[in-house]
Amino acid sequence: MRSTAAGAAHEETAAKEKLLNAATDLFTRRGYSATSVREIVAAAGVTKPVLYYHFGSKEGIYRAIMDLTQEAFNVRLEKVRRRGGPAGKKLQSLLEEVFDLFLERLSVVRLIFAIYYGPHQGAPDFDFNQFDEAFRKSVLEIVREGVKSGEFRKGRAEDMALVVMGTFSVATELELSHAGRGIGRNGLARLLRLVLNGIAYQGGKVRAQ
Amino acid sequence: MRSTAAGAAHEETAAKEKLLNAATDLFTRRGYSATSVREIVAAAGVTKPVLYYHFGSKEGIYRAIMDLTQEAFNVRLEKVRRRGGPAGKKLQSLLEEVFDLFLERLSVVRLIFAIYYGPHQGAPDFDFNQFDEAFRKSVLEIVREGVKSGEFRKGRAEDMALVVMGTFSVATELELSHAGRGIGRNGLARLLRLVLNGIAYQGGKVRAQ
DNA sequence: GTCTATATTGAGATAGAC
DNA sequence: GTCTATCTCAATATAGAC
Repeated sequence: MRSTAAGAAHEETAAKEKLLNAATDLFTRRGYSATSVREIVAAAGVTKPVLYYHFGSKEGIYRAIMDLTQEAFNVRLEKVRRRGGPAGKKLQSLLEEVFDLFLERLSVVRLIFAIYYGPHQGAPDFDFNQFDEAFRKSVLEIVREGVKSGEFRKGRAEDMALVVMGTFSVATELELSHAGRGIGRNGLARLLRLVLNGIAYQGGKVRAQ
Repeated sequence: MRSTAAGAAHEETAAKEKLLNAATDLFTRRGYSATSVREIVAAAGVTKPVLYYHFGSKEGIYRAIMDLTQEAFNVRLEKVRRRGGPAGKKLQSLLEEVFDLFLERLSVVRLIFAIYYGPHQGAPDFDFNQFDEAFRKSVLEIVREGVKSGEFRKGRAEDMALVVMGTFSVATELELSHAGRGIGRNGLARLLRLVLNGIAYQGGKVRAQ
């Protein structure tokens, strides 16, 4: 399964992919500055010029990792935006799309976290908040639709969006730290339903959904 | 300038604290292994033997940072556990207690995240999952009380606990990345209420809380 | 040119005076 | 409790033999 962007499934792509994977892994495990171009090409099983041909520099491959991920991320968000249906379902689709991407690119996510939270290590600047902002915006948009249509309660849509994001956050965190032993797609869907319906006893019936 | 003898207890504490703060800051910004004892003592305005007197080693001061934080964390959890009242209120207290601690020790939290998500950098082993586990356990305990008493819906208490933790997570994340421009204690309380009552329109009145 | 022996440096850690 | 001065040790850098 050739998942990563770049399209064509040629040999050229194979080297590119191997380089991207090797670099992602090494940057994460040893840090950006501590990783040498030599190590990357060795791990990828290619020679230095191959890296420089495709990415121009160490910084170039780093940017490629981030740009490709961001692009894939935006594609998923856009995909859901075009979808119709009730807001609850759209939220579920959104979370699932992003969650799937998250799982597909767990190693990149680790790298992002390492750079974002870790010491700066001379890594090129990259605005990681874009991910969060784009996600937030998408969630908020759907929440607003839901409020407007009466599907959701009246209230601060911003707060609702945050709660949904928190739900996503806890599901991803479990995957990150307990590697594969998280609650998965289905667990995430369950949590979302819980958030929509509320934890507290509402006095009457428990909504089916 | 150097007041010898009559070493008042407050002087002692001052040096210790300054060392802890300096080390926390440097470990976070530059990484554990990249930070030298020299830098720490210089930043704290003391000399090397002071560090070795209080903490025994570089690893010692690192452990002290973590141990003190963990202890403070457990104290807060215990404090809430002894409290009575409805589960919803207890959850709120719990989140607020932990959130306050989080804000008080933002710099330590940054360090924990940096070590947890970043490259290992030779930092001493420390089981950061203890924080999460203890927190999870406390939340779960309260959720179970709530379900038992009929205050909360019947259902997977584990899921409910996760949703509550996600709510906490998103509030803290905002403080971490937008430094001081987060939603604060009150925002967190709002989010919790939302989670308890649900986002979706329930058919009847909106619960007052 | 390469190899081995010897500085040099900078790290964590300590001794003993005050 | 804190200081000055010093130690041990490893990684690196360099010199000079071969």
